[in-house]
Amino acid sequence: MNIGEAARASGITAKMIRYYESVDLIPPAGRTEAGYRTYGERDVDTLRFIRRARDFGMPMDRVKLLVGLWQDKDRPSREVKAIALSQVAALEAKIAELTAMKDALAELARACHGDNRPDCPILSDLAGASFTSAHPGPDRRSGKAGQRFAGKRLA
Amino acid sequence: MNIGEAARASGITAKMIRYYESVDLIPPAGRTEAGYRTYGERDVDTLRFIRRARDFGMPMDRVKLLVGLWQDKDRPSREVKAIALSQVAALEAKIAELTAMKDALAELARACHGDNRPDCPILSDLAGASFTSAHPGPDRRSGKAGQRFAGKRLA
DNA sequence: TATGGGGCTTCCCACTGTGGGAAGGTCAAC
DNA sequence: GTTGACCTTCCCACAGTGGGAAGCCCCATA
Repeated sequence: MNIGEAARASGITAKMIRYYESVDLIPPAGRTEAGYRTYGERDVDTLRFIRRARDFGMPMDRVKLLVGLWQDKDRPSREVKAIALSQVAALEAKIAELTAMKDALAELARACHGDNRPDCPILSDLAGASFTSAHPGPDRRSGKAGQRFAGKRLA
Repeated sequence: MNIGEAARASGITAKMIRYYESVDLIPPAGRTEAGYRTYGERDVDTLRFIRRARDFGMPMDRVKLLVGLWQDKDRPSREVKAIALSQVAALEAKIAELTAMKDALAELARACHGDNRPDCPILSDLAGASFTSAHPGPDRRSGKAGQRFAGKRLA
């Protein structure tokens, strides 16, 4: 299988497969005489595994860990579960953060009559003029703490 | 006020203030003879406004819109509310996506006994061997649809 | 056998925001 | 006049992903 077929079979673009190789998430693929990368069923399985893990919002380093455990037939399920649970915790933290934002903003929007008049509590709040609703925000003062998470834009 | 004072007063780093200026989110600051940027109260207000808007997870382009409306004394509150509501929708979409991930992963973790034995449904599921739980994932096939959102990593 | 089209290779650039740092100018206090 | 804190610009990095160019390769068809 060349990279295009592996891409179609795994659901990961060829571009990304090369990238994953470059960051050592997957081992270097075999090459034909002409330098084309070659893949087997096992490689495609690994790629699919990676795609699923990424679908759970896992960042690369967590995925890497998990791939390692997956390939180790003797790993204790304890370790796998720990990774999964820390990802669940990261997701919960992110959800809580977004929910706080959403609630605060929805409340402001609710208070805005939304007609042709110019006055609007949304702008007043953002300007800090009347700091009513206590929206905390993502606390940009706190340092490197917290769980990793591969946040995807809603582009 | 020079940029350092403005940074402390607004809660935005000097680095970011320069960046905001470079991407035309804020107009070029005045300069002293020596080339130092100078800021007044109004500028700091604008920076604070931007910080709050970013705290609501708004991407730069949405913030830019909002800053424009904020500075226009005659804007209809309808427009402001529309922006706020579309941000609420973006947040809700993101929350729904993360919640689906979290639930699916939590369910897998629940099913994993998490001891010293190697077998683990989390890995089986990720490998696609037994595709039981219908976790959809962020649907990477769908194109450019959806709302923008300034997703922040949990780094 | 020649030619064309599609696939492969590597390499660079873009994006979002943010931070780090180097090299050099400035300002104020001592 | 020196020191240290501040400012300036410029480049680099990060995570992932996409876009694209330049050049080689493989296969089918004329």
